[in-house]
Amino acid sequence: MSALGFDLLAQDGAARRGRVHTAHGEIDTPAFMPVGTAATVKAMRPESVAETGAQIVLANTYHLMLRPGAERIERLGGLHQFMNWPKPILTDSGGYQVMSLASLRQLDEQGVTFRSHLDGSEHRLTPQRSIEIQHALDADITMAFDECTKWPVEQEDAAKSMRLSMRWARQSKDAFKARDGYGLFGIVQGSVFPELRAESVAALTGIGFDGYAIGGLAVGEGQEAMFATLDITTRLMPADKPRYLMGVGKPADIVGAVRRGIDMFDCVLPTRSGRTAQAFTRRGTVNLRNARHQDDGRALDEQCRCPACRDYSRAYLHHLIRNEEVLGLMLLTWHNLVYYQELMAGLRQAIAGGSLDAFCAEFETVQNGGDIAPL
RNA sequence: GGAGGGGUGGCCGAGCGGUCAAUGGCAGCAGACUGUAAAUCUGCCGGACUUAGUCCUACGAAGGUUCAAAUCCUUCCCCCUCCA
Repeated sequence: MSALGFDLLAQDGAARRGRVHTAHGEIDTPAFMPVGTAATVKAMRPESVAETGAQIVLANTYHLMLRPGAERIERLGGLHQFMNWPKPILTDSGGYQVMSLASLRQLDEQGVTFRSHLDGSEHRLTPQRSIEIQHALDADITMAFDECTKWPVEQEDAAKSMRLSMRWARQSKDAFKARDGYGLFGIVQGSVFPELRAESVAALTGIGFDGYAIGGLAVGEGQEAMFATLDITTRLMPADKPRYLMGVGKPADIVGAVRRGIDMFDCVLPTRSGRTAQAFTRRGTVNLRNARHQDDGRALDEQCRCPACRDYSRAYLHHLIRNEEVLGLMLLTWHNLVYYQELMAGLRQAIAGGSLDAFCAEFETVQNGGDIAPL
């Protein structure tokens, strides 16, 4: 058996309907992976996360190595047992924190020295250590250690950053221990520069990975530039391996990326926005903090099957948010995750049925207010 | 009755001659959030005119001093503390 299985079940244009097989279960693609950085999808019990339809969650090397420590999690039976999530887990390598915590780290050829955002203590992350940690966590999908290139960036700097990530990708591969049902993904960098993306894809496929991620997008370049980059990048990527667009995105970003051949996504938006009063709905985003909801006895979305929509009114959700009640965070997070999972299910069905264009047309019409009564 | 302290924008609370339409915080009204340093952050928040800005009304009330007062003086009203 190969490290990580991937079946391509159907295609519609460039879009793909597939299935990833891991040691802890299957993932139907296109898939959205809720983000559980610190071994928890914030404000959600893992059982509830599974109920939303999620088949895999993401966790983070950097955060977990600081607290509680990767080896502690390993002693406690691994991340699946630790967080009570028996399904697949993908761990990010810490590469995003190389960018997001730029003020707290120093980068060199061998790796990155971080000052902990928790207590200021010094920590070292190298490709070897990142992979070692992800092994300890028992991640089904391990991500190569990279640098998420910042935006904006000059082409010369993007090239240097990408090539460093490619050298780290080689080292990540060397450090990775192949096991049945476990895989290692390489991460394409190169910002918005086509020749750099092409060079990066070539470098990674030369090394050989179980899947290929696209990193360094949705960092400020705008949707148009992101889509343009996807257009030229996905075309170069192996068809027989899953493709993962890291950190994306808004619903419209995901729909556009699926059309361009992306299979996997993760993003903090549904969970974070759930904690900052923003709900994603079929008709666009709704800010439940706004005063206009205070007398609204209707469901957030009458067609949604989530508890927030099924059992409560917009007025009540608004009240919870206004009062900073924990239940408000929980319900909106739950709703947003269900929305994202329903969106992915719709995309999978449309691709399988060859009706993706119609699905997307409908999506755009309704998202923009279209012909449906406004909220 | 005596002594002292205080009354500031929806609330709390700084300011104690000009740089004050008045620091902060809260509440309120919006916005942002994309491999989570995030239950976070940003903007607005006396009124009018479209913003910069200009004008008007404002720091218990009424007078006064001053080129200039939320800030100083006088009287009055109200609140609090202590002593009788």
